Amino acid sequence: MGRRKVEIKRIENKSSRQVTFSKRRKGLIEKARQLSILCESSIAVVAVSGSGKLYDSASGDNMSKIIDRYEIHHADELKALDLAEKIRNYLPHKELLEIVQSKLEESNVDNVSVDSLISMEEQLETALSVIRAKKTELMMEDMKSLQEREKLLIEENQILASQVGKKTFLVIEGDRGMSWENGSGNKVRETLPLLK
Amino acid sequence: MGRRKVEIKRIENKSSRQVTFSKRRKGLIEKARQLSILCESSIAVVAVSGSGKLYDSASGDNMSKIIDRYEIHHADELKALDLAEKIRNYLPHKELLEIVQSKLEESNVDNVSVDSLISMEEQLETALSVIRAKKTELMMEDMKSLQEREKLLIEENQILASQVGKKTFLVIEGDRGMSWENGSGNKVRETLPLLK
DNA sequence: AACTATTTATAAGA
DNA sequence: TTCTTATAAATAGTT
Repeated sequence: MGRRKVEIKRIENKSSRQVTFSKRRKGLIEKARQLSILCESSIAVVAVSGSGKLYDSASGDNMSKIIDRYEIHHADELKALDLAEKIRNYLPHKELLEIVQSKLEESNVDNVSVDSLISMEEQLETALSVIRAKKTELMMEDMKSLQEREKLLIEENQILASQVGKKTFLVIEGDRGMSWENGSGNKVRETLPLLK
Repeated sequence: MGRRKVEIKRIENKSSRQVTFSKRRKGLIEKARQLSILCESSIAVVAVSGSGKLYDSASGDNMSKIIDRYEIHHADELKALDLAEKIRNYLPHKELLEIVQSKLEESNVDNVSVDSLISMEEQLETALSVIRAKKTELMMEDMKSLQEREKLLIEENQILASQVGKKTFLVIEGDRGMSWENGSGNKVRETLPLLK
C-alpha cells in the first residue's frame, strides 16, 4: 500500500529502515487499539528496534495483566529459578556495548549523553536482576548446608549430653515444619536436647 | 477498508464481533511479522479475547526474551515476591467462573467440555504459581529459624564439650559463605567443634 | 512532516 | 466457514 510493492525482507538502507519502522510501528499499535475496542479484547504489543529501543502499547487492560495472563498460560516457563539463567544470558556485555555504540552512531550529538545514560541504567537494572536471582540460588544451597550441619550438631550433642549425664530436653517452638530435604532425604524437625 | 467504513466502537453483534476478531487478529500478527523482518526488530503481540482465550505471536525473537526485555525496562515491577500477589489477585474465583460461563454460552455443545477443561487447567496453573511463590517466602523464614537453632546448638555444644573435656575441632567444607542475617545480625559460619 | 499513487486489509455478501 | 469483491485504510516514495 504505497507507491510500489515492497518485498518482505530486511530494508538495507538504514534511514529508510528507520522511517519504515516508525511508520509501521505506529500503524501496528493503532490496529491493536482498534481491535481491542471493536472486539472487547486486550492487546499488548512490545516492539524492540534493531538498536534496542523499546516501544510498547497495551489496549483494553494494562500491560502487566496481559503479560501475567500470557505467563499463567505458559506456566511451565514460570519455574522461578530459570529466570536467573534467562536474564544472565540476555544482555552479555558484548551485545550491550554494541547497542550503546549503535545508539551513539544514530543519534545526533545532543542526545548522546542521554542515550548513554539510558543504556547504563538498563545495564544496572540487568545486573540487579542477576544478583537477585543468584541470591535465591545460593539461599537454597545454604539451606541444605545448614540442615546437614544441624544434623551433625544434633548427633554430636546427643552423644555429649549422654556423656555429661544430663537428660533435659526442649521442643523448639514456632516451626511450621520444613520440608527441605537434606542429603539423606530426612527431614530435620526434632525435639532438640538442650542444656539447662 | 471494507465495503463500508466502520466506526471504532464495540461491535454489538456477537458473531460478527467474533469474525472481526479473527480477521483483524490475523492481520495484526501478519503486520507484526512484516515489521520484524523489514526493520530487523523483535515484535511480540499478546491478544486476550473477550472470552479469555489467549493468542500470541513473537517475531524476530522468542516471546520470553521480548517479555524479559520489557520487564527489565520496567524493573521496578520485577520485585520477586510481588509476582505472587499479582497472580493471587489476577483470577479470583468469581472472574474465573464468569469466563467459564461465557465460554459455555458461546461454544456449541461439542466444545463445552474441552473449554471447561481449558479453564480448569488455567486455574490449576494459577494455583501452582501461587504455591511456588509461597514456598520461597516460607523458605526465607525457615532459613532464619534454622540459623537461630544452629546458634543455640553451637553454644550448647561448646558448653558440653568443655564439660566432657574434649578439644577436637573440625572445619565444615563446601561452604561458600552465608550472608543471611540471624536475629542478632550475626553470620553463622564457623569452625564447628566435633566429637572424634 | 505532508502528500498522493498504489497496494493491502477487510466488511459485507455469496 | 471460506472465497469473493468493492471499498476503506495504510503506506512507499516523493516533496
